[in-house]
Amino acid sequence: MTKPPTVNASPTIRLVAREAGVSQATVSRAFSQPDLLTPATIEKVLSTAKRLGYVPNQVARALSTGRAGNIALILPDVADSFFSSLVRGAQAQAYKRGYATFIGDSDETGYLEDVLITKLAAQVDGFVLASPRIEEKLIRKHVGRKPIVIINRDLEGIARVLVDTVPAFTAAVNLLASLGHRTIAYVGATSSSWASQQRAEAVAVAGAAHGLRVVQIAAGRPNHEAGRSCVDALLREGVTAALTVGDIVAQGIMAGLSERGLSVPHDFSLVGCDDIIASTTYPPLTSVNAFSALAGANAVDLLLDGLANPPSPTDSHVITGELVTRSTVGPAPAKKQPVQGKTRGQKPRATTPNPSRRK
Amino acid sequence: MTKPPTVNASPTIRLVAREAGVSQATVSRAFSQPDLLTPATIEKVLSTAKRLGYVPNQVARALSTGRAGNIALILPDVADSFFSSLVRGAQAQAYKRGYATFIGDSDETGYLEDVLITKLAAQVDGFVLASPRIEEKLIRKHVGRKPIVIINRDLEGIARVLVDTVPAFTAAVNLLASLGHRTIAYVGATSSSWASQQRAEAVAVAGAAHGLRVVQIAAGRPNHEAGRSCVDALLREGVTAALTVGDIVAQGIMAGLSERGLSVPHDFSLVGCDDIIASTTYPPLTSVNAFSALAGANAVDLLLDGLANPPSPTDSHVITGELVTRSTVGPAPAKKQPVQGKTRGQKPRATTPNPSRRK
DNA sequence: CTGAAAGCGCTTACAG
DNA sequence: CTGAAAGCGCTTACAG
Repeated sequence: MTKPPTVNASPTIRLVAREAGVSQATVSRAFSQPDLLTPATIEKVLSTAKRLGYVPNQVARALSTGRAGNIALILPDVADSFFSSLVRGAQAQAYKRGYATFIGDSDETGYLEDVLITKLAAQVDGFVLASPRIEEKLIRKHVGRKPIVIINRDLEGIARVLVDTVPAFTAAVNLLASLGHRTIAYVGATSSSWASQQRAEAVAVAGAAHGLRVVQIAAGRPNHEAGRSCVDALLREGVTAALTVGDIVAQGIMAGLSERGLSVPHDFSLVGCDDIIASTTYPPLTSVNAFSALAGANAVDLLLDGLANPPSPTDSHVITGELVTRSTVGPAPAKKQPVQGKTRGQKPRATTPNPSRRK
Repeated sequence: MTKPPTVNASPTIRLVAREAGVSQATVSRAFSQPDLLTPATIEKVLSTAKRLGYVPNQVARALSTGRAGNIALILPDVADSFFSSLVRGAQAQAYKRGYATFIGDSDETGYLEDVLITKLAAQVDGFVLASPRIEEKLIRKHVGRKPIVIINRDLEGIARVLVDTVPAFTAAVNLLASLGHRTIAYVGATSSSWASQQRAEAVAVAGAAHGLRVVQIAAGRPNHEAGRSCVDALLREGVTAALTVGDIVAQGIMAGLSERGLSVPHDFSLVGCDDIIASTTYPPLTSVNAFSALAGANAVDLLLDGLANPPSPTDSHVITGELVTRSTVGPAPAKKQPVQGKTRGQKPRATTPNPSRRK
């Protein structure tokens, strides 16, 4: 009821109607359903609207139609390049299709995801949830209220885009085996990450097929420090090649290796994933391209297509990751690293479970 | 008038009122001005609201109060780590203060900034514009309509947070001079970047004070490839140390140097800026911390403080960047690089003006 | 402390 | 093709 605190109140539909000598309905139609109007009328309305600087109030429109014209994108960490690239792809696509995008960074916590979804629900027509950590039950509750497309989590009956990195990780393991590596590791993130689990599994299966020993390491929040601090464990286990959940972890491992006077790929081979920073590391990292920007754009398309033609889809859209060869994979080193006879699959204690990255 | 396309319509205030046996006004007050109500009434309303899963409809609230409860953050490129980190800081702070955040990636174009601002205006209480490229006149037009805080652009009379990197760049040049470097370069971005211009100026002034020759290179969009492709120009000019607008450019220079068999800091010294990826490069990059997350959070605070206590501020809030020493600065190389006698300040033609980074 | 009612700026069946 | 009017779900002066 009070005037909005806007410095300069925007003109409303009423003013335009009065100035143009038509009804509010006509002004409204000139913007939303011009085909119902005479060209002359449209012209008259639009020109006076332009003169007055009138722009339809999206909030009023949303309340009236139940269509917000907005979507929200919830993700674990915008500062992670996989997600920032995904944001870019998603936001650009949403913009192209006339939608504005809310962003919610959950700081890797399922709880915040739930809160953000709840708070934004009334303002959006749907959600894209990238790598959601939230429990399945809660996701399904929200799916019952608003259209949702998830990325990189495989929940039956919910629309999702999945980046399938299994073939590429399998190819990477095959390559490593052919180069003589006998003990390899997968350095993953928290178990709540579907993508990380999928990759862990791919490495385990492909490794077994070649009779390799596969060490699984959980690095927690996937960042540089996590990679760096698992190097001791890797060496202790006699690992000569590692595949990681993301490039930044691989880069951290390179740093740790270098600190110990070991070089890549001479002493150790490395395969990352995401392929965003991979071409910028030194040496350039062999990595699995996970097409994050495309995944973001596809998720938005799926969501908006479902909005336009209900019912919303409930199937999965798969993008296949691709192994990109650069300079961090080489033959197994000739002289063996000291192996200390640990059994496979043990979680070495040198692992940093959840190193903080924030200032 | 038609039912919203929501799968499961949310309960409204009316239903809660009926169930709780109170008026709509009372339900409304229980959420927005509980101090006007009896504890017993509040309790009664809130419990039945909770039971029904009622959440106040932010859109209706916005239309009624003129307060959206949203802000928008417009920036040139979310995939640039400086900005993704800034987004993180800004979004977290907005969330803490009860605001939701729209994100708009302008793809480095002033035109899109203008479009995004115009479209979002009715849905937000204010804007944070990070490193806006849009022309000053247009910014001022928008400032007349909505509260705006800008980051890293110095426009008199508009609230802004400025990361002052002059002292740190000056310190870096002093350091380089003391280590015997005689020809240094500043590798910057487009001239529409205030931050880049500020740094260019700082290097020019500090360099002159030491009698150094300073080569200015415009690398266009600041990415890895931009850095890599200016290495020839750098070497041709006899440069032995470069300071860059951002870490990623410095990292690109390292890559280009390495391809030519040159090593950092032995053959060439490098100072980056932003300090986000700096600690992860190889070797770790000496860089100027630009406190991007803090800048984002401060801008949000300035904006929301101004909303709470008008009039909005019109002054500047300065954050001082800090030089962080790592491993990419060393003494000038003993044997000189071949210098080809170009005069200072020329823009070498090997520079890539605007290399594309997108797929 | 609580309620009835007007109004925020649109959209859209319903008439004409 | 165009208009009058109800309604979207809230908030908030105004009464009591």
